[in-house]
Amino acid sequence: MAEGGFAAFSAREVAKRIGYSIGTIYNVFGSLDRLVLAINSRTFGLWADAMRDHLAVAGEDRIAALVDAYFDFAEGHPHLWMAIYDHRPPAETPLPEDYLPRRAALLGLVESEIARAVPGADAAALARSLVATVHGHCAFALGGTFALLGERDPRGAALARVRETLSANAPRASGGDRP
Amino acid sequence: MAEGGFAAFSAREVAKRIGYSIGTIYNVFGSLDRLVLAINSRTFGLWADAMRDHLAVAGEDRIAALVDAYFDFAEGHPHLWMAIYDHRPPAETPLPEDYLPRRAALLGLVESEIARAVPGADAAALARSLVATVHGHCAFALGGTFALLGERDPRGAALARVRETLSANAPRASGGDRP
DNA sequence: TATAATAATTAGACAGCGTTCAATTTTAAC
DNA sequence: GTTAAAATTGAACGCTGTCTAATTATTATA
Repeated sequence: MAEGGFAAFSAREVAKRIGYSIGTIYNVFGSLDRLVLAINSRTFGLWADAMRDHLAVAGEDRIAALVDAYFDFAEGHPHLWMAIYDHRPPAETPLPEDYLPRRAALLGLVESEIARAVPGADAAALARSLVATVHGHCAFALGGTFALLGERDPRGAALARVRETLSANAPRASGGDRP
Repeated sequence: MAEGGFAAFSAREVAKRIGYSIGTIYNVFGSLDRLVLAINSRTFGLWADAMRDHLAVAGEDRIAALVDAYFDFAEGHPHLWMAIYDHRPPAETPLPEDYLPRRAALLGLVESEIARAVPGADAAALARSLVATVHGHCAFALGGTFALLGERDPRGAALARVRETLSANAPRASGGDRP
Protein backbone atom coordinates (compact mmCIF):
# COMPACT_ATOMS: atom_id res chain seq x y z
CA MET A 1 0.00 0.00 0.00
CA ALA A 2 2.80 2.39 0.93
CA GLU A 3 4.45 1.62 -2.41
CA GLY A 4 1.75 1.66 -5.03
CA GLY A 5 -1.16 3.30 -3.31
CA PHE A 6 -4.76 2.27 -3.01
CA ALA A 7 -5.39 1.77 -6.73
CA ALA A 8 -2.49 -0.67 -7.15
CA PHE A 9 -3.13 -2.46 -3.88
CA SER A 10 -4.11 -6.11 -4.10
CA ALA A 11 -4.82 -8.83 -1.58
CA ARG A 12 -3.03 -11.34 -3.77
CA GLU A 13 0.13 -9.26 -3.71
CA VAL A 14 -0.07 -9.02 0.07
CA ALA A 15 -0.41 -12.79 0.33
CA LYS A 16 2.57 -13.30 -1.95
CA ARG A 17 4.78 -10.97 0.05
CA ILE A 18 3.98 -12.34 3.48
CA GLY A 19 4.34 -15.90 2.21
CA TYR A 20 0.75 -16.95 2.73
CA SER A 21 -1.91 -17.88 0.23
CA ILE A 22 -4.77 -15.69 -0.87
CA GLY A 23 -7.19 -17.88 1.04
CA THR A 24 -5.55 -17.13 4.38
CA ILE A 25 -5.89 -13.40 3.80
CA TYR A 26 -9.60 -13.86 3.39
CA ASN A 27 -9.92 -16.08 6.44
CA VAL A 28 -8.23 -13.43 8.56
CA PHE A 29 -9.74 -10.24 7.17
CA GLY A 30 -12.90 -11.44 5.47
CA SER A 31 -12.74 -9.05 2.54
CA LEU A 32 -10.46 -6.62 0.79
CA ASP A 33 -12.40 -3.72 2.31
CA ARG A 34 -11.68 -4.91 5.82
CA LEU A 35 -8.02 -5.47 5.01
CA VAL A 36 -7.75 -1.89 3.79
CA LEU A 37 -9.60 -0.65 6.86
CA ALA A 38 -7.08 -2.49 9.04
CA ILE A 39 -4.24 -0.78 7.19
CA ASN A 40 -5.92 2.60 7.51
CA SER A 41 -6.51 2.00 11.20
CA ARG A 42 -2.81 1.40 11.60
CA THR A 43 -2.12 4.55 9.60
CA PHE A 44 -4.18 6.60 12.04
CA GLY A 45 -1.96 5.32 14.81
CA LEU A 46 1.23 6.18 12.93
CA TRP A 47 -0.18 9.58 12.13
CA ALA A 48 -1.08 10.33 15.72
CA ASP A 49 2.37 9.24 16.84
CA ALA A 50 3.98 11.57 14.32
CA MET A 51 1.77 14.42 15.44
CA ARG A 52 2.67 13.83 19.08
CA ASP A 53 6.35 13.80 18.21
CA HIS A 54 6.01 17.08 16.39
CA LEU A 55 4.14 18.68 19.27
CA ALA A 56 6.67 17.42 21.78
CA VAL A 57 9.45 19.45 20.19
CA ALA A 58 7.28 22.38 19.14
CA GLY A 59 8.02 25.90 20.27
CA GLU A 60 5.32 28.24 21.42
CA ASP A 61 3.58 28.28 18.06
CA ARG A 62 1.86 24.96 18.50
CA ILE A 63 -0.73 25.69 15.82
CA ALA A 64 1.98 25.98 13.18
CA ALA A 65 3.48 22.75 14.52
CA LEU A 66 0.10 21.06 14.11
CA VAL A 67 -0.29 22.13 10.51
CA ASP A 68 3.31 21.18 9.78
CA ALA A 69 2.84 17.77 11.34
CA TYR A 70 -0.25 17.23 9.23
CA PHE A 71 1.54 18.06 6.01
CA ASP A 72 4.72 16.25 6.97
CA PHE A 73 2.92 13.00 7.56
CA ALA A 74 0.86 13.27 4.39
CA GLU A 75 3.90 14.14 2.28
CA GLY A 76 6.05 11.55 4.00
CA HIS A 77 3.56 8.74 3.44
CA PRO A 78 1.41 10.00 0.59
CA HIS A 79 -0.03 6.62 -0.39
CA LEU A 80 -0.88 5.65 3.14
CA TRP A 81 -2.44 9.02 3.73
CA MET A 82 -4.44 9.01 0.52
CA ALA A 83 -5.64 5.46 1.09
CA ILE A 84 -7.58 6.72 4.09
CA TYR A 85 -9.70 8.91 1.88
CA ASP A 86 -9.59 6.98 -1.40
CA HIS A 87 -11.09 3.90 0.19
CA ARG A 88 -14.86 4.02 0.36
CA PRO A 89 -16.14 0.73 1.75
CA PRO A 90 -19.87 -0.04 1.71
CA ALA A 91 -21.55 1.57 4.71
CA GLU A 92 -22.32 -1.80 6.27
CA THR A 93 -18.68 -2.90 6.38
CA PRO A 94 -17.73 -3.49 10.03
CA LEU A 95 -14.83 -1.35 11.22
CA PRO A 96 -11.79 -2.82 12.98
CA GLU A 97 -12.21 -2.31 16.70
CA ASP A 98 -9.30 0.11 16.89
CA TYR A 99 -10.44 2.20 13.95
CA LEU A 100 -12.73 4.68 15.66
CA PRO A 101 -10.66 5.11 18.84
CA ARG A 102 -7.54 5.82 16.81
CA ARG A 103 -9.32 8.26 14.58
CA ALA A 104 -10.79 9.97 17.61
CA ALA A 105 -7.38 10.15 19.27
CA LEU A 106 -5.99 11.92 16.24
CA LEU A 107 -8.75 14.49 16.28
CA GLY A 108 -8.35 14.79 20.03
CA LEU A 109 -4.80 16.00 19.58
CA VAL A 110 -6.04 18.81 17.40
CA GLU A 111 -8.94 19.59 19.67
CA SER A 112 -6.67 20.01 22.68
CA GLU A 113 -4.52 22.53 20.89
CA ILE A 114 -7.53 24.43 19.61
CA ALA A 115 -8.96 24.55 23.11
CA ARG A 116 -5.69 25.96 24.38
CA ALA A 117 -5.43 28.49 21.57
CA VAL A 118 -9.03 29.65 21.76
CA PRO A 119 -10.25 28.98 25.29
CA GLY A 120 -13.79 30.25 25.01
CA ALA A 121 -14.88 28.74 21.73
CA ASP A 122 -16.45 25.41 20.78
CA ALA A 123 -13.16 23.57 20.37
CA ALA A 124 -14.75 20.41 19.01
CA ALA A 125 -16.60 22.19 16.21
CA LEU A 126 -13.59 24.36 15.39
CA ALA A 127 -11.30 21.35 15.35
CA ARG A 128 -13.53 19.46 12.92
CA SER A 129 -13.77 22.42 10.61
CA LEU A 130 -10.11 23.33 10.74
CA VAL A 131 -9.06 19.76 10.10
CA ALA A 132 -11.33 19.88 7.06
CA THR A 133 -9.66 23.11 6.01
CA VAL A 134 -6.15 21.70 6.33
CA HIS A 135 -7.28 18.46 4.74
CA GLY A 136 -8.55 20.35 1.72
CA HIS A 137 -5.23 22.11 1.28
CA CYS A 138 -3.30 18.88 1.80
CA ALA A 139 -5.48 16.96 -0.64
CA PHE A 140 -5.02 19.63 -3.29
CA ALA A 141 -1.28 19.67 -2.64
CA LEU A 142 -0.77 15.89 -2.91
CA GLY A 143 -3.35 15.40 -5.62
CA GLY A 144 -1.70 17.91 -7.91
CA THR A 145 -4.61 20.35 -8.00
CA PHE A 146 -2.56 23.11 -6.42
CA ALA A 147 0.29 22.55 -8.85
CA LEU A 148 -2.22 22.90 -11.67
CA LEU A 149 -3.51 26.16 -10.23
CA GLY A 150 -0.12 27.68 -9.58
CA GLU A 151 -0.19 27.44 -5.81
CA ARG A 152 3.34 26.99 -4.52
CA ASP A 153 2.88 27.22 -0.77
CA PRO A 154 -0.01 25.00 0.31
CA ARG A 155 1.26 24.85 3.88
CA GLY A 156 1.47 28.58 4.16
CA ALA A 157 -2.03 28.99 2.77
CA ALA A 158 -3.45 26.39 5.12
CA LEU A 159 -1.75 27.94 8.12
CA ALA A 160 -2.97 31.40 7.13
CA ARG A 161 -6.55 30.15 6.94
CA VAL A 162 -6.26 28.45 10.33
CA ARG A 163 -4.86 31.58 11.92
CA GLU A 164 -7.65 33.70 10.50
CA THR A 165 -10.25 31.40 11.97
CA LEU A 166 -8.57 31.27 15.36
CA SER A 167 -8.27 35.05 15.41
CA ALA A 168 -11.89 35.50 14.46
CA ASN A 169 -12.95 33.12 17.22
CA ALA A 170 -10.57 34.45 19.86
CA PRO A 171 -12.19 35.19 23.23
CA ARG A 172 -11.71 38.99 23.63
CA ALA A 173 -10.49 41.07 20.74
CA SER A 174 -11.58 39.88 17.32
CA GLY A 175 -8.62 41.16 15.34
CA GLY A 176 -5.73 38.92 16.40
CA ASP A 177 -4.21 36.70 19.03
CA ARG A 178 -1.64 39.24 20.16
CA PRO A 179 -2.46 42.54 21.91
CA MET B 1 -20.20 6.63 -13.33
CA ALA B 2 -23.05 8.70 -11.94
CA GLU B 3 -24.68 5.49 -10.67
CA GLY B 4 -21.95 3.42 -9.12
CA GLY B 5 -19.10 5.85 -8.72
CA PHE B 6 -15.48 5.58 -9.68
CA ALA B 7 -14.81 2.25 -7.96
CA ALA B 8 -17.64 0.45 -9.76
CA PHE B 9 -16.99 2.13 -13.08
CA SER B 10 -15.93 -0.13 -15.95
CA ALA B 11 -15.18 0.42 -19.60
CA ARG B 12 -16.89 -2.84 -20.48
CA GLU B 13 -20.10 -1.67 -18.85
CA VAL B 14 -19.93 1.57 -20.79
CA ALA B 15 -19.49 -0.34 -24.03
CA LYS B 16 -22.43 -2.57 -23.22
CA ARG B 17 -24.73 0.35 -22.49
CA ILE B 18 -23.92 2.42 -25.53
CA GLY B 19 -24.17 -0.63 -27.76
CA TYR B 20 -20.57 -0.74 -28.83
CA SER B 21 -17.85 -3.26 -28.13
CA ILE B 22 -15.05 -2.85 -25.65
CA GLY B 23 -12.57 -2.48 -28.48
CA THR B 24 -14.26 0.64 -29.79
CA ILE B 25 -14.02 2.29 -26.40
CA TYR B 26 -10.29 1.77 -26.48
CA ASN B 27 -9.94 3.00 -30.03
CA VAL B 28 -11.73 6.21 -29.10
CA PHE B 29 -10.27 6.92 -25.66
CA GLY B 30 -7.06 4.91 -25.63
CA SER B 31 -7.28 3.83 -22.02
CA LEU B 32 -9.60 3.73 -19.05
CA ASP B 33 -7.75 6.67 -17.52
CA ARG B 34 -8.45 8.85 -20.51
CA LEU B 35 -12.10 7.80 -20.56
CA VAL B 36 -12.45 8.83 -16.94
CA LEU B 37 -10.66 12.10 -17.65
CA ALA B 38 -13.16 12.78 -20.45
CA ILE B 39 -16.01 12.17 -18.03
CA ASN B 40 -14.42 14.41 -15.42
CA SER B 41 -13.84 17.11 -18.00
CA ARG B 42 -17.53 17.01 -18.79
CA THR B 43 -18.29 17.15 -15.07
CA PHE B 44 -16.30 20.37 -14.74
CA GLY B 45 -18.53 21.86 -17.42
CA LEU B 46 -21.70 20.74 -15.69
CA TRP B 47 -20.38 22.06 -12.43
CA ALA B 48 -19.52 25.45 -13.87
CA ASP B 49 -22.97 25.68 -15.45
CA ALA B 50 -24.61 24.90 -12.12
CA MET B 51 -22.47 27.52 -10.39
CA ARG B 52 -23.40 30.14 -12.98
CA ASP B 53 -27.09 29.31 -12.56
CA HIS B 54 -26.78 29.71 -8.82
CA LEU B 55 -25.00 33.04 -9.15
CA ALA B 56 -27.52 34.32 -11.67
CA VAL B 57 -30.33 34.11 -9.13
CA ALA B 58 -28.23 34.99 -6.10
CA GLY B 59 -29.05 37.92 -3.86
CA GLU B 60 -26.41 40.28 -2.59
CA ASP B 61 -24.64 37.57 -0.60
CA ARG B 62 -22.84 36.07 -3.55
CA ILE B 63 -20.25 34.35 -1.37
CA ALA B 64 -22.94 32.30 0.34
CA ALA B 65 -24.38 31.49 -3.08
CA LEU B 66 -20.96 30.29 -4.18
CA VAL B 67 -20.55 27.95 -1.23
CA ASP B 68 -24.10 26.72 -1.63
CA ALA B 69 -23.59 26.05 -5.32
CA TYR B 70 -20.45 24.09 -4.52
CA PHE B 71 -22.23 21.89 -2.00
CA ASP B 72 -25.38 21.57 -4.07
CA PHE B 73 -23.52 20.23 -7.05
CA ALA B 74 -21.42 17.83 -4.99
CA GLU B 75 -24.45 16.54 -3.11
CA GLY B 76 -26.56 16.41 -6.24
CA HIS B 77 -24.01 14.39 -8.19
CA PRO B 78 -21.85 12.81 -5.50
CA HIS B 79 -20.33 10.11 -7.68
CA LEU B 80 -19.50 12.48 -10.49
CA TRP B 81 -18.02 14.92 -8.04
CA MET B 82 -15.98 12.32 -6.17
CA ALA B 83 -14.70 10.79 -9.40
CA ILE B 84 -12.83 14.01 -10.07
CA TYR B 85 -10.74 13.50 -6.96
CA ASP B 86 -10.77 9.71 -6.67
CA HIS B 87 -9.23 9.26 -10.07
CA ARG B 88 -5.45 9.57 -10.03
CA PRO B 89 -4.09 8.83 -13.48
CA PRO B 90 -0.36 8.46 -14.04
CA ALA B 91 1.25 11.86 -14.41
CA GLU B 92 2.09 11.23 -18.06
CA THR B 93 -1.54 10.61 -19.07
CA PRO B 94 -2.48 13.25 -21.66
CA LEU B 95 -5.45 15.38 -20.63
CA PRO B 96 -8.47 15.92 -22.89
CA GLU B 97 -8.10 19.27 -24.59
CA ASP B 98 -11.07 20.75 -22.76
CA TYR B 99 -9.95 19.56 -19.37
CA LEU B 100 -7.74 22.44 -18.28
CA PRO B 101 -9.86 25.23 -19.78
CA ARG B 102 -12.97 23.91 -18.10
CA ARG B 103 -11.24 23.53 -14.79
CA ALA B 104 -9.84 27.03 -15.11
CA ALA B 105 -13.27 28.40 -15.97
CA LEU B 106 -14.67 26.90 -12.81
CA LEU B 107 -11.98 28.49 -10.67
CA GLY B 108 -12.42 31.71 -12.61
CA LEU B 109 -16.00 31.96 -11.41
CA VAL B 110 -14.79 31.81 -7.83
CA GLU B 111 -11.93 34.19 -8.46
CA SER B 112 -14.26 36.84 -9.88
CA GLU B 113 -16.46 36.77 -6.81
CA ILE B 114 -13.47 36.88 -4.49
CA ALA B 115 -12.08 39.85 -6.38
CA ARG B 116 -15.40 41.62 -6.00
CA ALA B 117 -15.68 40.76 -2.32
CA VAL B 118 -12.11 41.66 -1.43
CA PRO B 119 -10.92 44.21 -3.99
CA GLY B 120 -7.42 44.80 -2.75
CA ALA B 121 -6.24 41.26 -2.09
CA ASP B 122 -4.60 38.61 -4.25
CA ALA B 123 -7.82 37.14 -5.55
CA ALA B 124 -6.15 34.23 -7.34
CA ALA B 125 -4.31 33.02 -4.26
CA LEU B 126 -7.36 33.53 -2.05
CA ALA B 127 -9.59 31.71 -4.51
CA ARG B 128 -7.28 28.69 -4.65
CA SER B 129 -7.07 28.51 -0.88
CA LEU B 130 -10.77 29.06 -0.27
CA VAL B 131 -11.71 26.46 -2.83
CA ALA B 132 -9.42 24.08 -0.96
CA THR B 133 -11.16 25.04 2.26
CA VAL B 134 -14.63 24.41 0.90
CA HIS B 135 -13.41 21.27 -0.84
CA GLY B 136 -12.15 19.93 2.47
CA HIS B 137 -15.50 20.50 4.11
CA CYS B 138 -17.36 19.02 1.15
CA ALA B 139 -15.10 15.97 0.99
CA PHE B 140 -15.59 15.32 4.70
CA ALA B 141 -19.34 15.78 4.31
CA LEU B 142 -19.77 13.39 1.37
CA GLY B 143 -17.13 10.95 2.57
CA GLY B 144 -18.82 10.48 5.92
CA THR B 145 -15.97 11.86 7.99
CA PHE B 146 -18.09 14.69 9.33
CA ALA B 147 -20.90 12.32 10.22
CA LEU B 148 -18.36 10.26 12.16
CA LEU B 149 -17.17 13.34 14.01
CA GLY B 150 -20.62 14.66 14.85
CA GLU B 151 -20.58 17.63 12.48
CA ARG B 152 -24.10 18.33 11.33
CA ASP B 153 -23.69 21.56 9.38
CA PRO B 154 -20.77 21.23 6.98
CA ARG B 155 -22.07 24.03 4.78
CA GLY B 156 -22.38 26.41 7.67
CA ALA B 157 -18.89 25.57 8.85
CA ALA B 158 -17.42 26.04 5.38
CA LEU B 159 -19.18 29.35 4.91
CA ALA B 160 -18.04 30.56 8.32
CA ARG B 161 -14.42 29.76 7.44
CA VAL B 162 -14.72 31.55 4.11
CA ARG B 163 -16.21 34.64 5.73
CA GLU B 164 -13.47 34.74 8.32
CA THR B 165 -10.82 34.69 5.63
CA LEU B 166 -12.54 37.35 3.56
CA SER B 167 -12.93 39.54 6.62
CA ALA B 168 -9.30 39.11 7.57
CA ASN B 169 -8.23 40.03 4.05
CA ALA B 170 -10.67 42.89 3.59
CA PRO B 171 -9.12 46.11 2.25
CA ARG B 172 -9.62 48.68 5.08
CA ALA B 173 -10.83 47.52 8.45
CA SER B 174 -9.72 44.02 9.43
CA GLY B 175 -12.70 43.14 11.55
CA GLY B 176 -15.56 42.69 9.10
CA ASP B 177 -17.02 43.41 5.69
CA ARG B 178 -19.57 45.88 6.99
CA PRO B 179 -18.76 49.28 8.47
C1' DT C 1 -20.49 1.59 -61.17
C1' DA C 2 -16.40 -1.12 -59.82
C1' DT C 3 -12.39 -0.94 -57.32
C1' DA C 4 -9.05 0.54 -54.25
C1' DA C 5 -7.92 2.81 -49.88
C1' DT C 6 -9.12 4.28 -45.54
C1' DA C 7 -11.63 4.25 -41.37
C1' DA C 8 -14.39 2.12 -37.90
C1' DT C 9 -15.65 -1.80 -35.35
C1' DT C 10 -15.40 -6.26 -33.49
C1' DA C 11 -14.52 -10.17 -30.43
C1' DG C 12 -11.17 -13.29 -28.80
C1' DA C 13 -6.96 -13.81 -25.96
C1' DC C 14 -4.23 -12.67 -21.93
C1' DA C 15 -3.00 -11.69 -17.26
C1' DG C 16 -4.63 -10.11 -13.18
C1' DC C 17 -8.32 -9.14 -9.78
C1' DG C 18 -11.75 -10.30 -5.47
C1' DT C 19 -14.18 -13.99 -3.66
C1' DT C 20 -15.61 -18.67 -2.36
C1' DC C 21 -14.99 -23.29 -0.69
C1' DA C 22 -13.92 -28.26 -0.45
C1' DA C 23 -9.76 -30.45 0.57
C1' DT C 24 -5.71 -30.63 3.05
C1' DT C 25 -2.19 -29.81 6.52
C1' DT C 26 -0.88 -28.30 11.02
C1' DT C 27 -1.69 -27.76 15.84
C1' DA C 28 -3.69 -28.90 20.31
C1' DA C 29 -5.91 -31.91 23.67
C1' DC C 30 -6.57 -36.02 25.69
C1' DG D 1 -1.23 -42.42 19.53
C1' DT D 2 -5.53 -40.89 18.47
C1' DT D 3 -8.91 -37.60 17.98
C1' DA D 4 -10.79 -32.99 17.65
C1' DA D 5 -10.09 -28.40 16.27
C1' DA D 6 -7.88 -24.84 13.87
C1' DA D 7 -5.29 -23.03 10.23
C1' DT D 8 -4.00 -23.05 5.51
C1' DT D 9 -4.26 -24.02 0.79
C1' DG D 10 -5.09 -23.39 -4.25
C1' DA D 11 -8.25 -24.29 -7.88
C1' DA D 12 -12.47 -22.37 -9.80
C1' DC D 13 -15.59 -18.50 -11.10
C1' DG D 14 -16.71 -14.30 -13.14
C1' DC D 15 -15.08 -10.02 -13.55
C1' DT D 16 -11.53 -6.37 -15.03
C1' DG D 17 -8.17 -3.43 -18.42
C1' DT D 18 -5.56 -3.98 -22.44
C1' DC D 19 -3.97 -5.47 -26.86
C1' DT D 20 -4.44 -7.08 -31.67
C1' DA D 21 -5.63 -9.60 -35.89
C1' DA D 22 -9.56 -9.96 -38.48
C1' DT D 23 -13.59 -8.04 -40.24
C1' DT D 24 -16.90 -4.74 -41.71
C1' DA D 25 -18.27 -0.14 -43.30
C1' DT D 26 -17.24 4.07 -45.48
C1' DT D 27 -15.12 7.03 -48.69
C1' DA D 28 -12.41 8.32 -52.76
C1' DT D 29 -10.92 7.32 -57.17
C1' DA D 30 -10.95 5.58 -61.97
